Amino acid sequence: MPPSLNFAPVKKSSRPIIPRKTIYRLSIYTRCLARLRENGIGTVSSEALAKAAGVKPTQLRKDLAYFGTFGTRGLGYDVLELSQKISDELGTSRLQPVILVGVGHLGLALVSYRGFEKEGFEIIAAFDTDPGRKRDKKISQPIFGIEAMPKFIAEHNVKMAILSVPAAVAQEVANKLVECGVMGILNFAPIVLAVPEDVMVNNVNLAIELENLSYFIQG
Amino acid sequence: MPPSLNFAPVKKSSRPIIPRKTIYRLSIYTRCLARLRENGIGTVSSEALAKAAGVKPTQLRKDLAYFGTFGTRGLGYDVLELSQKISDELGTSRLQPVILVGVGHLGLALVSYRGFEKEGFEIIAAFDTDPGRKRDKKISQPIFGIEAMPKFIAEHNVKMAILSVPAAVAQEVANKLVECGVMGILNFAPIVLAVPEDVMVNNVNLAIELENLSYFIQG
DNA sequence: GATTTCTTGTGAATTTTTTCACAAACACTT
DNA sequence: AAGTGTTTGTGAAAAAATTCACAAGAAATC
Repeated sequence: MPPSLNFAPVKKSSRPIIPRKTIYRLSIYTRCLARLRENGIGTVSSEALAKAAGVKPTQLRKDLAYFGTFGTRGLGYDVLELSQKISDELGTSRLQPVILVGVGHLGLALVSYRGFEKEGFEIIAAFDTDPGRKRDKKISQPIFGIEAMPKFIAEHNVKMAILSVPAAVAQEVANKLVECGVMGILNFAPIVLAVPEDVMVNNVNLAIELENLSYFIQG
Repeated sequence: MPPSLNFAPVKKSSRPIIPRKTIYRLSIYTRCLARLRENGIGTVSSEALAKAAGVKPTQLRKDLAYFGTFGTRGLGYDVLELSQKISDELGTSRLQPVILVGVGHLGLALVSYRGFEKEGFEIIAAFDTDPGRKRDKKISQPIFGIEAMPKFIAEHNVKMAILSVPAAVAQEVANKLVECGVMGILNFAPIVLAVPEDVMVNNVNLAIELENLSYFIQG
């Protein structure tokens, strides 16, 4: 995460096991490929794509080799085809419903963040202990009370949640999410969540990111 | 880093070279230690602290060994002393001024996010191409136009910036920041920034984090 | 104060990740 | 159709990160 802050073991029942770091990079590659496509570029070499993604060409090729061989020697990769193949592998072809729990400052911004839907995710609802609280922004999604979560999750087959509640209640809410069948949590609360090992947690800790920066910029 | 999305090489002129992942974990350890302190716990074993941080005890000990030996065999670590030593190493003892560029949905939330100051960072000002635009939230920091950046950065000795502008202009703004002497950028724009190698970029890409989750939760 | 118990610190082994190096495959040119 | 130039795919090597295993050191107990 960065090599970031994620420690959960990488597991995948079917299909070959692909390292987590590779999966991260595949996501980056798709975004670079999308930009190439927008610019009307039909073919790209591993060298050019790697440069755009900020990695070495060999690494790109190794990453792709985990799940297939898509290139043409002497020519490179077909931009459209490679995009498609990576999307298939990542499973981003289908749209994933996501809920958000904790509609405070950050949660509110995330709910109204337009960067998700373009990428195949949709925050279909938000939950908060105080759903009716006055908020300084109008959002299109409904805000429900926490008690409405189990029913909603079951009915909409929600598998992923964004957790933006205060640290003090994060574990408790995470437990509830897991109970309801949520399998993936994007956690913004600055604590390490304890979850069953088949549940995946990705942590985003902004303070740690800043701290990390500050360390490396002071000689 | 999510082990996340960071590829810049780890470099540090003075002091021993400590791997980036270790630095990330040191940040986690300090947060766990802070909680222990709040609970009045004076001593902790590597086993207990590692469990709280979600890592293996040996890893914790190896991480600490990079910059010293602080424990007492048979007893463990003094919570207060270890906190102090890690803070010293990370350089979080002193407060770092940070600016934010791009006061859109996300930027606005980040500016009003109270999670930073507690951790030693303060967003002292925000910049936007349209500083006067109507925003649905009042913030305590001033918002200036981009043209005011160079002078402000120089005057306040700003070394770090949070970049939350649209992808299309992110590179351009990053160039300007680098020109002004910013050495660390926390980048929320979903593109790979090209910067001189002595400038450090940490990427936070929420869509990729979600994508990553979704991959690992589908069998 | 001797003995037992606990826990750190660390060299060595292991595992994972990245990089190298080059043969194989294809495109392009003539 | 042969020859030249690219670029992929991959086994092997190197580097990095993690885990093991255990000696050394300190506390607690008797």
